[in-house]
Amino acid sequence: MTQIRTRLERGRGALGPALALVHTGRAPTRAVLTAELGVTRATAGAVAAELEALGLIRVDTRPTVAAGAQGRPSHRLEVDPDGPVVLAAQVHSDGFRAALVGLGGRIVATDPGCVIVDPDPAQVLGEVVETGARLLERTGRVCVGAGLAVPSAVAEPEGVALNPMHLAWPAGVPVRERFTEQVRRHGIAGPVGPVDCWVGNDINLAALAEHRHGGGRGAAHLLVVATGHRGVGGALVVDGRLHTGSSGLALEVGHLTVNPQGRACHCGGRGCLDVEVDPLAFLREAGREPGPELSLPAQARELLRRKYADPDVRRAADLLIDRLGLGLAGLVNVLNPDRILLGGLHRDLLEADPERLRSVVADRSLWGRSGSVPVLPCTLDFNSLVGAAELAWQPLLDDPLAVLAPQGG
Amino acid sequence: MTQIRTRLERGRGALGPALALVHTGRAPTRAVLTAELGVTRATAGAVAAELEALGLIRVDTRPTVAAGAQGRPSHRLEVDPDGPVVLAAQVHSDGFRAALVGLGGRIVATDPGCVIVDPDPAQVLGEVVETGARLLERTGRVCVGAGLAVPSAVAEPEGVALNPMHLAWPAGVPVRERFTEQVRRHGIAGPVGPVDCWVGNDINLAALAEHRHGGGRGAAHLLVVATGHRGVGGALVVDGRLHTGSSGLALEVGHLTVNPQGRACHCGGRGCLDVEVDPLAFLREAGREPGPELSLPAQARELLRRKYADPDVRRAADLLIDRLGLGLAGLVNVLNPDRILLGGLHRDLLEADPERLRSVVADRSLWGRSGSVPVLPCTLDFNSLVGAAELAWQPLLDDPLAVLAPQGG
DNA sequence: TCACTTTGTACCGCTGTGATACAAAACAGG
DNA sequence: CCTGTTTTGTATCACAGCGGTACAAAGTGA
Repeated sequence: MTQIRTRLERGRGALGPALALVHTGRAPTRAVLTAELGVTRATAGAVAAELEALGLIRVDTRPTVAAGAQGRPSHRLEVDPDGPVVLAAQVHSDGFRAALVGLGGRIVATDPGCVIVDPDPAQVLGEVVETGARLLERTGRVCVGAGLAVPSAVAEPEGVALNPMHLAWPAGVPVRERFTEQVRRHGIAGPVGPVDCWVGNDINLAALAEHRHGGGRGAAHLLVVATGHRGVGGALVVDGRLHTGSSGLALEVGHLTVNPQGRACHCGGRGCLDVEVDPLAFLREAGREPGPELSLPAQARELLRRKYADPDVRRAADLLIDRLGLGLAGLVNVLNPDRILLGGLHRDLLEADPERLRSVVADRSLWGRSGSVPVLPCTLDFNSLVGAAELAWQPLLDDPLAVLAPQGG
Repeated sequence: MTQIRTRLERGRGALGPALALVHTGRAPTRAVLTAELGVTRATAGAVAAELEALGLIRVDTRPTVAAGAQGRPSHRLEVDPDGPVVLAAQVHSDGFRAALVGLGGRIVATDPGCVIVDPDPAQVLGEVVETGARLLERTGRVCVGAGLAVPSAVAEPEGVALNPMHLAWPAGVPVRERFTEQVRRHGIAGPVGPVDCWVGNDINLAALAEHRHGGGRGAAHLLVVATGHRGVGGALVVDGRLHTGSSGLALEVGHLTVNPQGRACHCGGRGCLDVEVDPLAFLREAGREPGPELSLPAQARELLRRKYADPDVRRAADLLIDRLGLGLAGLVNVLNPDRILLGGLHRDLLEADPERLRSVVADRSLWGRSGSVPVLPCTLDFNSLVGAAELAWQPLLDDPLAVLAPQGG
């Protein structure tokens, strides 16, 4: 029963954390990896060798170009560009986008899909997965997971979409189940069998992506607030993990009161963030009629960027900034994040007048003076897509061997 | 260099988790411990033996009184009643209470202190710690830590009280530092030197205590909301850990808007939870003048319990319940807890009309229909005190050997 | 060229845990 | 009362993973 040992005998337990560090760019060298893992150089070296043997990372042994530091130069650790990928996709009211995403959040191949409004999720997801399958075929890459971002609250752990109204889907659709069916049907499989399929809310996933690869890097408590096409969503990443609440429904921030004299909201309240700080509200406050030529977010962005000198537009922007600031301050008091990222129209509002928004947040949050929270724009393109990929990567980041070689040899 | 091994050679890594399970009553027997830890019986047995050798738990080998189950009966695991204690204390505007608390959250000895209003924290904490020192002397117990609950937001990790106005302390007092000074001065030390001292917000600590030993047991996302003497506080326990935000300032829930036409609040808003659902607001709405004979919370409780038949009192209670429900619903939408516990006046309001409060929360939270959140009263006496003890226990629960025998032999 | 600094690797040994086999303590049924 | 069954507790072995140490490698600076 003596077992031939082809792998290194060391550094298996730290494999996942090490891969996560390289994946998020926090371990550029083995020396840094050693420090971050809190292990000895011997262990870190073995871990890196094992990850290289698994085809996940590369060790670039060429001397670095004179870093100026003393001592023996480190070899560079980097994600293997020819390593495995995951299938990631995002669906929204204007269509979908499918992509293959590599470690490090790099989009390897992508294809947008056309507008689809079909109340049958299986139909829509069939097209999405077919597009992904074509990308896999074209590139010949190994796929180890699949992730999907949807514009709806998603109940955990079943993966049920609770309010996918922007997709014209019925409430309560078991999206994860449907997605898995389509992935199976198209024969997408990994090195050791069928791949796991995951579904998440698009803003949650955008937050996850920003935390790992974008403007949220290093934040211990990252709050992300963004508008989609209609309404407002939020997400919180705590210590690197999405805070989705006990059943995936946390951070439904759209019904914070930000304007007591405001419009009635379908939730039964009045002046909710959802109806007071979204693209439609902006157009309305600026005295513009929404036109049919562009999507609402695009119209709002155009107006904000090109007509900011117009007093009506400026006044509407100020109004929305004040309301947004009030909502953010309420969230700061409850969640105490150390960074806030804004997306969609909220990002545009921030960039229109950063100081106004920051001062409102500081004034209305209780501890504004004792170290105000940085409010910054999102930085990643397709962050929901990259976040969907992160969901799919998670099993690999938790235990690479379980995904790539479950039998242990 | 062969080392004489006095301790068992197995089960040291799982020592902390095992102790935490016995401490919180989740491991009544070794068989359950085995399952909870996810280890083999051999390991669990070794861990239990080691904890017994350390004087932390006891294994009661007497046969249990016919549990009715098949198979060999389990030995009972229980906290050692003669084990170490921690010094726990709570200060509030009417005085303080010091106690020795054993594992399992059992109060071994306690002494209330008289009313103190002194703007010098060192003076107050001196009395508190002196009371604790007397308890230690009287009982002769071994002390392994000290914890303090204060009615103020506490900035982490420094342990600075940001708004201890109910104690008439200046904002920004380094309470943890002062507390540590007094503990050192009174010569309180553990088996391996000076003990660590910890400070936390009283409602946060109440939540921690309820989660481990009270009505919050088993909740994955526990939200606690309570009134103290004035104002409203909240706390969240996620996966057994306090969610204090990035700097200890999370869950400042007192400034959620619950009554747009309400009173102005010092925060700049209007109709905040803080001024709309506290004891003073209740007396006011019921048309009563606060008297000097009792504390405000006591007056409110008396009124609610004895005069609930009075239409004015009933109307005031309904009004406050509706406002509280609105605030809770907002928190449910942001945090998605799986249980809510109420303390202080909020608990009394809940008990006055549970159905009214629960239906308001369900109606105004977005996912009320898809499984409404249970809203329950706090169950522990002195829960802030027990929570302060939990702070002090934490190092032991994380790594018993580091606290009791740091040199390893 | 010779220190000096930092990084990478080979080797030894130990710790904590799983696996396994067996003993112990109850019940069920004859 | 004896025997088989079920569950719990214990002894023993083997080994994976990691720390510690020593040493080699690759640069900088005088």
